[in-house]
Amino acid sequence: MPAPVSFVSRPTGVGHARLGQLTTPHGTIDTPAFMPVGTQASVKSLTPGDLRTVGAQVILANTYHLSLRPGHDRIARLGGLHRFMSWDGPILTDSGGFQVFSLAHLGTVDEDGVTFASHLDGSTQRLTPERAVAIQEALGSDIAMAFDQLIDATAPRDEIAAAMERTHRWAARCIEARSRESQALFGIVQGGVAPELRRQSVAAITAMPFDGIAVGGLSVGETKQEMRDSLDATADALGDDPRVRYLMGVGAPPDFFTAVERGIDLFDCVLPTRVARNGQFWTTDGKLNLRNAVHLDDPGPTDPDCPCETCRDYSRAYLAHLFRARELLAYRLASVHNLTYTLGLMRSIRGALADGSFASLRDAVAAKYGERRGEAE
RNA sequence: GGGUAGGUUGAGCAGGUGGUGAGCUCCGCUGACUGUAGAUCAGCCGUCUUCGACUGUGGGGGUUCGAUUCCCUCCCUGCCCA
Repeated sequence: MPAPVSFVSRPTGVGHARLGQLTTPHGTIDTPAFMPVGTQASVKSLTPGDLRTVGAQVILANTYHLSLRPGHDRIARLGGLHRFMSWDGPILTDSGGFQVFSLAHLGTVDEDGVTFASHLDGSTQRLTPERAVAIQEALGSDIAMAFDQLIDATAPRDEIAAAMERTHRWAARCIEARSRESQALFGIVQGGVAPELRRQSVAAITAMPFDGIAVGGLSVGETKQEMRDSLDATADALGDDPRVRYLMGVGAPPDFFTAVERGIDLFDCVLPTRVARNGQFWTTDGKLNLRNAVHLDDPGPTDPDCPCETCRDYSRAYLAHLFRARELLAYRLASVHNLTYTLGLMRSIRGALADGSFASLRDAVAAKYGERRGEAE
């Protein structure tokens, strides 16, 4: 039986950064890569054709949301998630672990799993490692994620350690529960922002036969320095582990560089699409909010250097109008642009790793997307 | 011309029948957003020296210690009649 995914990579001489290719049953992904988030089997406002056009090679969908609506069994009956949403590229499904965190006030965690009230209708729902794996197998994603427990990084250390250890036990149960050889399963490292906990977690997760290693529990309110320290500890602990490395929930443009030079190969984040719907455009010159009055009479493109449909065909004035009028086209054009930018940035990062210009690209992006006061190095 | 109902901060309103009208919703301005309960949320939105102060209820006048309120007059708007 062939492995569900294969990952080949080579070092670049830039810190722990690697260049690689992740091959899945639905296609190959050049890494470092960014995965647009399509929680409910839709990257909001975009068609699969749009996703191809903006350069997406893989997308993310969500176990929790799709199990509640329309139901994973229904999706399975309809031929699986790829056919259901008409995306024939690779799909990674998140396990629902993040919802245990973001919807924590709706539920309670015990050793076996999580019980919570559906955010849709209040009905009681139960998620366990076994059920998270079963749902993801029904969805038929290329890559499934282990069911983990995130926790607030500011929580007491013993609580963070307890959540981490539970995550390890749940990881082992996910391995046991898997029944489909054609679907990859990634384990998730936790441990808050304590480097020694991160090292423990890496040791525990890498000891299991996962197809990839994810780093979870970051970009949830910790400082940039804490994220860097956590990633340093993670990279040290991972050593020469050959598996693909996925930093969950990141990021903003400067974050990609921080993580890539610490060995990360995969990213996902709602940020480019969410901020797009709120009027924020990412450009080679930094952030731009097209709701701002200053753009109302500007006939120029959002980013003259951007090849996307939005920048090619529509002015800042028009986009500013669309946002004020709350026209649906605003959300699509903004999402097309921000994903074009983000995926283009990943392509530039790969190019820079290949030709030795990574540091200058990193510094150029950092200069345009300055980190917040108090979080700079 | 007569009658009638009104005139409150950009718009639409609430309130107020002698003692504190800056309250709401839009619109507008700005910010936030990191494994999506998010086409969302937050702050501001009369002026100023902004933990407060001042001004403000169509204009003018009167009564009163005090008027958005009572009286007179004028202007404007809707409706009805002529």
